[in-house]
Amino acid sequence: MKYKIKKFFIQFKGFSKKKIEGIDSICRMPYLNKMDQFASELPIHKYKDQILQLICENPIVMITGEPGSGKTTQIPQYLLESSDLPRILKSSKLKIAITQPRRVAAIAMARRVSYERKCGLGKEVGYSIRFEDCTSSKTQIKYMTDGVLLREALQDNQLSRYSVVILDEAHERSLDTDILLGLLKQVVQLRKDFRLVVTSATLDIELFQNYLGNCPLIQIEGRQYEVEVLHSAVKSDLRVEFAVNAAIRIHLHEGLGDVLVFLTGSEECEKACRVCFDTLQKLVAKGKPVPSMMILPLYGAMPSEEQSKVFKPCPEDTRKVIFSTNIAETSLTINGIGFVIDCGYIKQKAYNPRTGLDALMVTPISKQQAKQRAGRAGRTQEGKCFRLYSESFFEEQMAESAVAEIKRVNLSSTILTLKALDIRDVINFGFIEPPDHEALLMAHKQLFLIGALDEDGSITELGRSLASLPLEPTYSRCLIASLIFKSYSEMLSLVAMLSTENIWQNVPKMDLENTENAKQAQLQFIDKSGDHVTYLKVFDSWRDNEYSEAWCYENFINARALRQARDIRGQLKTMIKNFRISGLPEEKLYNELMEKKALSSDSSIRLRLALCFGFYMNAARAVSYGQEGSYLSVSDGTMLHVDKQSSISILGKYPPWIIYTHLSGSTLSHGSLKVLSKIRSEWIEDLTPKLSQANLERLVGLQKQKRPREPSINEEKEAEDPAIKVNQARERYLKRKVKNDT
DNA sequence: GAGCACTGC
Repeated sequence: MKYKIKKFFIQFKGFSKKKIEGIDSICRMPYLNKMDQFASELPIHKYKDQILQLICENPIVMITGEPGSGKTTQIPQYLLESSDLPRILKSSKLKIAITQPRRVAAIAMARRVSYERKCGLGKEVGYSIRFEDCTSSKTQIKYMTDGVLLREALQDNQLSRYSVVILDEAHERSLDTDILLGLLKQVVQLRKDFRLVVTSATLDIELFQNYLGNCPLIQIEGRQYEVEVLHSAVKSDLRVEFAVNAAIRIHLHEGLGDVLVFLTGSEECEKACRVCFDTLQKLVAKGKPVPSMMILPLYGAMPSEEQSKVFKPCPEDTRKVIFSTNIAETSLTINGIGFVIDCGYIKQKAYNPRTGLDALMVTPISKQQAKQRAGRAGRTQEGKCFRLYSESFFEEQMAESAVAEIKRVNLSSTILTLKALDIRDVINFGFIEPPDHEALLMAHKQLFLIGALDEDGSITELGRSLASLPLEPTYSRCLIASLIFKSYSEMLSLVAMLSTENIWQNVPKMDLENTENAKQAQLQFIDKSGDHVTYLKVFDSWRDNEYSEAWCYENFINARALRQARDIRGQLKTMIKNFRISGLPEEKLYNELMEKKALSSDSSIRLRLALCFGFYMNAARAVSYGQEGSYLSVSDGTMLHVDKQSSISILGKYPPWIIYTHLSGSTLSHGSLKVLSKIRSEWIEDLTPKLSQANLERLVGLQKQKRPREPSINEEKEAEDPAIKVNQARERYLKRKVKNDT
């Protein structure tokens, strides 16, 4: 089988510079190499003594600085060079951790600093990210993702191996940074030999400073060039067309610099590329002199090799125009951008705790994001930003900053982590911004249902095992059940596949030929029991084809997702070996089935049996009337529909009982089942009674408990800073509210 | 007839 590989960029061949008279609009801009800047020229340099003095004298220090200030690379080095700090922290050899929200940043920063200090990477300076630990016993400056530090805290909740932790990019408010903030604030109270440094962009200074007990603050100016911002309101449903027109206007009438256009999704980016090319061709047909243009889309679901094309230089008389999603907002930095076009919208996942449904919605960006996008034009020289919305839209419709992740996601995993850190009373954990109460309740309930928490909300032995695995707790639960049903090798592959991005290669819907080809390719793997065994077949086929990249292309499989699944599987495999938990409910079912000789050697059945122990709350029964593909949820009786892309839909045979691991939809009536499999009702009948047993108030500790409470490390005698007082007042109010509601 | 932003362990 051979399929056409899709083309990701369009080269528009126009007139060369010499032939166009009167147009001064070309194109490439030379850019400075920041690697060549001397450390002493960085804006942060003149603050060195002040920073060191404040860190010596204060347990918590906050430092703000715009990009280019040098805070991420220089502060750890200053600390290492200090003669006073080791004495104050009673450590002859300081160990410093610097957290980053992203893996690439952790690696890049470690590289840079090891280069500056002329030591090999992994020696004095190293990094640690998932699947890759580049440190040694000599390492004193360790760059790491915040998730890795949180995992380390599970082993040692006072992080006693570090003298200083620097939480970098705290303004991004990633879920893990938020949790670490709360945890490290407690560590500061317990360890006199510890220092916390929090760095952030200039926004939200007040929020952080209040939260951190009005700690001292140093503000460092950045190295950003001026960006002129222009507003022009357009209809938001025509943003692609207007964005393309703006890009072409820039191309014809503005000076040096590439163009970066922010749109909301991959479809929009692909469409914009085509419309842009067509429009340029029409201009040429009318006899207009149009210079050459390199047109590129950029979004996360693209193969990485294609993504990297945006960094490659193009010919001197050609202008690069990149149509991108918000991946270029923070994750990828492209040099040489002189112009930004910002549509003002973003696609965001919204989680509804009441329905448990996730949906992607196009919403206006925040003011902070709008500034971030504009700033992308001023990294190497002065730039311009064209906003496709009015100034009043910016002022009136846009929130100051984006809704923090902790307010948007399913919190099961977070709550389990906190419980495993021996924080009993998670409702009163000092969050910088508390999550919604309902989301907290639902997370507790889910953890109770899978046996991670007992009815009083205390973590169980099983819960500690689940927390130790780097997976969603429900997936961890399936993995443990698979040990009993003797299908753990298959389950390792399955949970790894379920933990990655979409395994099917994304094909733009206008590409009809390849859409059909992709469908045919998917058919080879489909299993009649549903999507889970189908996923397993994909993984096994890939393994049988020696993990070949070409095989992925030929079969329209997302190679990056499978590579990641293989890495995750490898990591889990080494962790699961020592798991021995007794007294689990699946033992009873296993023995019953064995007695009745009802458990075949068929791994498909053993796999789906184990799946039930993590997801029985997601079982659903076919409605006996009405259309095919409609199911009633066993937990709350909502109506759900099987998605057209799922294996069961493609085969067209709808079993009486199913279980799903992924559901989406914007409204309750549109709950759409994406990944589901056939089960038998006998498999879950002993489990479902638990659905009605959860007493939410007791679970979250709002009801008087029978046994005395163990003291937790986050209990403070008397709150001193206003942020905690406000939080405590809010929690007292919520407690009263819940009591009154019932 | 609607839908496939972005991270991370």
